[in-house]
Amino acid sequence: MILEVDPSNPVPIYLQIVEQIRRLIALGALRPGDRLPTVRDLGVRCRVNRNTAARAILELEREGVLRTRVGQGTFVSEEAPRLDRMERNGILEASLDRLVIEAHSLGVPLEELGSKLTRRIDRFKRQRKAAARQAAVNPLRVGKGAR
Amino acid sequence: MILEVDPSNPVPIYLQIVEQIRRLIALGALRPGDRLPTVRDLGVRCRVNRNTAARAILELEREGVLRTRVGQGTFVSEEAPRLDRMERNGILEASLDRLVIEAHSLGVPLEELGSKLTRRIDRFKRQRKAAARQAAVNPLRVGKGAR
Amino acid sequence: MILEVDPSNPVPIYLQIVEQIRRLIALGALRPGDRLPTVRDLGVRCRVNRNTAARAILELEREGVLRTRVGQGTFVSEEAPRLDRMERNGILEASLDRLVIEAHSLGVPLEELGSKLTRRIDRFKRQRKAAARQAAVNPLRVGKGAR
Amino acid sequence: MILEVDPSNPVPIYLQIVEQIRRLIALGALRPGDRLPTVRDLGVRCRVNRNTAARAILELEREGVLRTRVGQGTFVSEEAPRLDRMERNGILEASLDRLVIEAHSLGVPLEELGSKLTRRIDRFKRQRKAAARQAAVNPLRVGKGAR
DNA sequence: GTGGTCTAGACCACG
DNA sequence: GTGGTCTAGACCACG
Repeated sequence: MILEVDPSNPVPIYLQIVEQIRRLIALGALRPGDRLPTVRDLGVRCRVNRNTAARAILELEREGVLRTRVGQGTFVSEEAPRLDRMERNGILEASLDRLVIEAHSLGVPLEELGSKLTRRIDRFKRQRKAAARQAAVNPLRVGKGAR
Repeated sequence: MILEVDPSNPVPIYLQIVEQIRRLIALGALRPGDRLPTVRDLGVRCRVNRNTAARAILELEREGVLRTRVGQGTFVSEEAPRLDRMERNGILEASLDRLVIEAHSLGVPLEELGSKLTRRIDRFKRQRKAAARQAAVNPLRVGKGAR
Repeated sequence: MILEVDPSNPVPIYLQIVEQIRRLIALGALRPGDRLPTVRDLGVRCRVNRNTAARAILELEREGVLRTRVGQGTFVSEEAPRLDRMERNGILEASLDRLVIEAHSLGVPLEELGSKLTRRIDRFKRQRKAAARQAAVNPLRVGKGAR
Repeated sequence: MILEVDPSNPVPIYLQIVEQIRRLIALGALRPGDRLPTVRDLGVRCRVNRNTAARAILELEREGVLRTRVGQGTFVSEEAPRLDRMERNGILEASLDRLVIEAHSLGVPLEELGSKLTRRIDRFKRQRKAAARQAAVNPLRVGKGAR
C-alpha cells in the first residue's frame, strides 16, 4: 500500500492521509473487510508520528468508512455511508468549477479538458482492474505491502 | 468584487483568498492592470484580519501575479507568470485524477462526468462574458467597493 | 444468560461486562448461590477475549459480589456487599442529576420525566417476575448455556 | 466556571470534559454565543494537558455544540443540533433503565425513586434560575471565573 | 501486538 | 494571545 504525504502542503498531514486512504478505497485497492496496516505501520510508511496516523484513522472511523477493533486492527467498513443525490451533486459541481478555473488559469484551452478527462477516467479504470486482479491472487496483501 | 472564505476549511484562510483572487483573474473579473482593493478593504470583505489579507497579497506578489507600487496600490500584473507545458500538464492531471476519484467515491457514474464537465464549462464561459460586459461599463470598479 | 457489550462505547469492555452481570443480579436472573458461566464461556457469549472476561470476574470478586471456589467455578455471593445509606444516596443522586441534565439537553420536558420513569420501573418489575418464573422451572440453567 | 475531572474514572478525561461542558450548557451556565475559557485555561482548570482539553472542544465542535474561530476563541453555538423524537426517546429510555437497575442494586426501593427524582428536578431548576440571574448581572463572566 | 489516551513541548496560522 | 497540528514517548485496555 502506497501512501504519500507532503509536509510542505498546507493541508494538515492527517487530512492528507485521510485523502489517500479514501483514494485507495475508491480505486478498490482497499475493499470492504480488508484490514489496514497498523497505525504504527502507517506512521512509518508516511514518515509521520503514530499519533498523526491515528488521527487520520479516527477521522475515517467517524465518517463510517473504517471500523476499528481494539487489539485486532482497523478494517474497511462493509457499508460506505451514502450521501443523497443533492449533496453529491453539490460537492461534485464545486469540484468541477474549481477544475475549470484551474485549467483556465493554467492557460489550458477548455476545449481540451473533456478529452483529457476521458483519458484519466480510462487510466483509473485500468488501475481498478489491476487492483481487482491483484486482490483475486492475493487478498489482504495490505500490511506487508510495497515501499 | 466578491470573495468568500470558509473558516472551517482546513486550507488556511490566506490561501483561500489567494485562490479566490486567482479565480477572479481567471474569470476576467480582474484584468491585467486592474487595481485591487486595499489590504484593509480586502480584510473587511472577507471578514478576516488585515494581516491575513496582507499575507494573501504577499503570496501572489511572490508568484508574480500581483505587483505593488508603493503609494499607489496593488495591481494585477500585465504578464501572468507562465509555467511550461510539462508543469501545466502535471498539475492538471493531478486535479483530474482527484476529480475522478471523488466522483467514484460519491457513487457518480464516471460516464456522466464528461457531460457534467461540459455543463460547468459552459456556465464558466457565460460568467466570463457577463464579467466582460461589466468591466466595459465600469472599469476599475474594484477597490472602492462595498463596505 | 444474555450479555451485550458495545466495543464502540468508551467504557472499557470488561467494565461493561461487570455492569451487565450486576444488572442480571439486580434483575434476579442471577441469584445468590447461582453458578456463573466459565470465563471461557463468558468470553464466547460476549465475543470478547477470555482475558477480558476474566478481568470482569476478578473485578466483581474484589467487590465481593462473586466468589470463586477453585475447581468448582464462580458463584454469586450469598451476601451482596452493602454500602451505607449515605454512600448509596450519594451515588443515586449523582445518577439522577445526570439523568435530569440529559433529559434537559435532549429537549425532553422535565415534567414528563416522572411518568416515563414510572413506566420503566413497571417494565423492570415485569421482567423480574418473568425471570423468577424461569428460575423456578429451570434453576441454574446458567453456565452450560449457548455456544 | 467549574469543571471537575477524575483521572481514575475509566471514562477518558477528554470525554469527561465533554460531559461537563454539556452539563454547563444544559444548566444555562453557558449560553448560546458565550465564549468558553481558552483551551489553555481549560487545561489548567481541569489539571490536564492543553491537548486533552482541545480534544474535548474538538468533539463538541463536531457535534455542532461549539463553534471555534481561530485566534478568537471558542463559542457556544447559537443552535444546538436536534435529534428526532425517536432518537431522543431511545437514549432517554436506556438511561432510565440503567437508573432503575442501579437503584435496585443499591437496595433503594423503587417506590422512592419517583420522589427522589422530583427533588433533583427541583434542584436543577433552582440552579438554572440562579445561573440566569448571574448571567443577567454579569454576562460572559466565564474565563476569569471561579475556581 | 493492536489501538486509545495522555503529556510536554514545539511550531504555525490567525487576530 | 487564540486555536491547530505535530512529535516523542509513556502507559493502558484488549486480543
